[in-house]
Amino acid sequence: MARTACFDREDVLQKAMNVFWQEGYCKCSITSLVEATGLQPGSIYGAFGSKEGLFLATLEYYSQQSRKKLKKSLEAAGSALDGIRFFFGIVGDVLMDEQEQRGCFLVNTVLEISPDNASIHKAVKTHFEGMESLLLDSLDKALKAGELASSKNPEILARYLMVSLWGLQVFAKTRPDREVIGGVITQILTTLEV
Amino acid sequence: MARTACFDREDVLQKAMNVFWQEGYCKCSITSLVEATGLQPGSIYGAFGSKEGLFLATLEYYSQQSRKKLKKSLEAAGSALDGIRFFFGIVGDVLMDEQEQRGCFLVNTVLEISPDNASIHKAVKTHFEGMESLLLDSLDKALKAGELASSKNPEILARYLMVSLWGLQVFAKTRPDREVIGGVITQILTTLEV
DNA sequence: TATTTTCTTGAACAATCATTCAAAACATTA
DNA sequence: TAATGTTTTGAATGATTGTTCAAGAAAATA
Repeated sequence: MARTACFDREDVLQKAMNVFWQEGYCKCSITSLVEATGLQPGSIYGAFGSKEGLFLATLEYYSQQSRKKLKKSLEAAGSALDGIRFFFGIVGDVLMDEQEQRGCFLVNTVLEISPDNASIHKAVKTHFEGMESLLLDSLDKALKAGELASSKNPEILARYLMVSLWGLQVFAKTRPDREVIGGVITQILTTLEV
Repeated sequence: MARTACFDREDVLQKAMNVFWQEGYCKCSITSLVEATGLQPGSIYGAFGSKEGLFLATLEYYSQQSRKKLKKSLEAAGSALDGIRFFFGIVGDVLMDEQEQRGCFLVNTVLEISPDNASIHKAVKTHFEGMESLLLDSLDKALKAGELASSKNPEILARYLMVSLWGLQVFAKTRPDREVIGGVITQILTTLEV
């Protein structure tokens, strides 16, 4: 019937995401996206509608990957609380090992883009809520298992962990030091203990 | 001898800062800076050299104001620890009351601008270190006064508070809820208690 | 008041921006 | 193979970008 698209959508999203992540949304030009993805402007606009459309698609792509990793970490350990500890350990490793300090794509985005941009703002908000929800599940389990003191409030702790997570992303931007970051993470996690 | 400049530097910095803060560095055009400050392009370039030069000047201006506020808060209360509690209370109020969720100008900046931009990155780093240093002073005092348990490590706690502070800025962007933010702050501050 | 020197003005600059579109290419169906 | 209809191409678009600069305005000195 007709010609079919000849690019791999996931591959394009991955490459576009890297450029957006590295340069930020505003500074990232269509030209650099053309170079990175190998697609011509027309193809990009045909497939994603606009620069913002492509950006939203990469946000969604990142969000899914990111949530999958969190879920995997939380389930990897022997207990619910150990899952959270394991996840923060990985976050610390990423923050320190990464060559370029790019931080979290969605955190970068929410601070760059004005809340007036409803679609982008909502995409980030939804992602944050999803992550918080996963952490809350683990904390609820820990509470029921007696791993977490019954005096603790899982909802507040989940938000607290989110705040700590985002704070680490910012902090590491100017202080990517293994010992420093490790010490802070340990301090954060003591809040979970009785 | 010659004509003197006829604008108030501090007034211009304040107005320019508001635009940069609101829109972000990249999205903020010279045109909008001209509108906001009342200065013509030539005057801006004569006084600040470039868009980046003006931006750096506003960062410095914000940094000084911000540090002054922190210092004042820390000294306002009866004890060192109460000073820290008082400061976080104010931060919470600002995060929740502010009409537009603009967060912290320097946090926004460090996440928008690539670390490759040495002068901007350094300006932010220096500011962060200055704030951490003020918090450390208070924690040291609290330790000596017996207000803080002798088992606590002031340096780690200072970094922990910084992480919490930046994390709150990010968190509030998608969750500017009084009760939620208040609960998290209370949770953060319990770490200071014995 | 005349001179000097700097500041202000605002139009003009080349560069770059996101986006469009008509023509060419091509995979699919008939 | 021929017809169909979508994708790809890449030059062109008009708008906007940061920056410059020559001319006019004005403050300070002599």
